[in-house]
Amino acid sequence: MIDTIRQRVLGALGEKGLPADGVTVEFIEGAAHGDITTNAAMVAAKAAGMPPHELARVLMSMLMSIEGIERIEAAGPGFINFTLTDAALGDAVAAIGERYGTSGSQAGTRVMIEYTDPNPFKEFHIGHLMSNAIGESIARLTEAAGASVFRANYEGDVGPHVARALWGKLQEPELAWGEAYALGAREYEAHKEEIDVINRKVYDQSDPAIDALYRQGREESLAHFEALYALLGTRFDHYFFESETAPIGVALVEGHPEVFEESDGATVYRGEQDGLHTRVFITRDGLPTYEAKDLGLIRLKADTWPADSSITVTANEQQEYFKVMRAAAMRIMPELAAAVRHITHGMMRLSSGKMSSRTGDVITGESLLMKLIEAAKGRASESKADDPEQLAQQIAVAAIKFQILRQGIGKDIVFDEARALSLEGDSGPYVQYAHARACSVVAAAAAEGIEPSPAAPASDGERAIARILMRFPAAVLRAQVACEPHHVAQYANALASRYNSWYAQERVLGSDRAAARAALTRAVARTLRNALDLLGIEAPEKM
RNA sequence: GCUCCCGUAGUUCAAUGGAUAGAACGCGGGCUUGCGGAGCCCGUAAUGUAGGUUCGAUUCCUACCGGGAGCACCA
Repeated sequence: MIDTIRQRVLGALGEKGLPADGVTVEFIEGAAHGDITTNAAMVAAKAAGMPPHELARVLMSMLMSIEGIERIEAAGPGFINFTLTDAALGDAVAAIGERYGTSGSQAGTRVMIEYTDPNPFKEFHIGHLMSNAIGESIARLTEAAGASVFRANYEGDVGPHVARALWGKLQEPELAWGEAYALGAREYEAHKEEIDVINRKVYDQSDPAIDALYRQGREESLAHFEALYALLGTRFDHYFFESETAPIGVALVEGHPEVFEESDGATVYRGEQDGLHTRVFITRDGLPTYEAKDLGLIRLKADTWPADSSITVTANEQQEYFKVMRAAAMRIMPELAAAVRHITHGMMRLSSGKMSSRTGDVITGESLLMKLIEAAKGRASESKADDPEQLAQQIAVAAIKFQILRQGIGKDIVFDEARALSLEGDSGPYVQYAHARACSVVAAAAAEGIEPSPAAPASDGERAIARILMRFPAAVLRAQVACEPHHVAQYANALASRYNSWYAQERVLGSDRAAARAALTRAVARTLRNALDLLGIEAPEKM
């Protein structure tokens, strides 16, 4: 349909000898200006030497009637608008199947996505929650485009934080590892020497007791994270550890003296040659920094699962750092480094009170999640769900993920706890509710023996639903190319809102259009479910 | 000081260079026992300042004002 229009429009321009640069043909929102619009007349007006609205009329007269188009008109500063026939709208809805929203736009490509990246022995904090929500959604969007995706998680299992956690655990064995770390971090200044001794022992493996505690802590931390991943709906294909990337990184740095240079005893990369700044890759003590380890990671990833594109999701405080690391990588392994892409997200701030790790009064990602689950239990217990406990988890995860994914990923997020808990408008639970309601209507129709049967819309309410349903693939595509899940979140919210509005306006059951409206409702349910799935959010059928 | 990101209703966010800047929360007013009221309807209110490019600027460019992040052995 839209392709036919595009061809006709470009054809008309060609006939007139006009350039087609910048011409768009696209679906538009709302019925006020039709369903599809083109800016062809405005873009080509200058070359044609006539006012845009006049050229619009000329072009319009050249377009013959098109199957499925009811009306073509020129409007505003020179848009040419096309309005679909009800039959065409009905056909579009009838074509909505279980996999609506998937495509093959990235078929055949291999994409590795690294996200979440918590450190064993430490807390799972809010930044990890953000990285996880964003990374998981990008992974799902990429899969929906037909690419094969490899989910990677990179964790710091060595370094100064380990000694702090081990020391804390030795003081108070009953503490969880994250708490033990917090204790060790707080007390570091006061017990610097003891903790540094532990650090050396971890490093040279000279103390069997410390070694055993280290292995236990690493294992328990990872198992604990695994439980959180299950709750969040994430599963990783592979875990990379700093203990593996460090030696590879050191070898890469030492193997390329032409790229790095000595400075004050450390090995650095002069980023100034790339318009950046100098960074240390190996300290004067001979230990690799994060920079060197990340070089090793690039190589290790490629050896583990060769990819066409390798994405890393982190907080944007690492943006400048990453550029320098990547610039150095470009000189060592240009083909691999060129495929590396860094996606950064903002920080989360809580509207009430600030987070301070110094005072020990930290709200971790985990505690926030647990708090939300607790809060959701009240409503869930009054719900129609078969498993209220599970529903409370689904709602809590939806609330926090939607809050993260509803806005552009680059900006800081102000997380308003009270608002997320209210579970009202413009939220994950709001969309879930609309979906559950739609499922309920379809089920009620089935119980009355009504078989959903797609048909051309016959009211403004039905047309509005059909029109917004049609826009889903475009919203998904936009999210995919920009790696911006919020386009899907915004769409899901708009669809839920439009559906709720229609629901309040027209009845499905008991109307003479029950079969058609049941089909429309089923299409809404499928689309909402698929949209939520792309966001990594569960779509319960009852709540 | 240098580099990067960001300034949109009271608040939190949208708006591939397009048409009347769109939602949510808040506030005010409504929703006849009716498929699920976590809902619906009506009202309220915004592009930091000054220039520039363009047929058209919230969007691109410049300056200023305001906020955030980063800038050598931490991750």
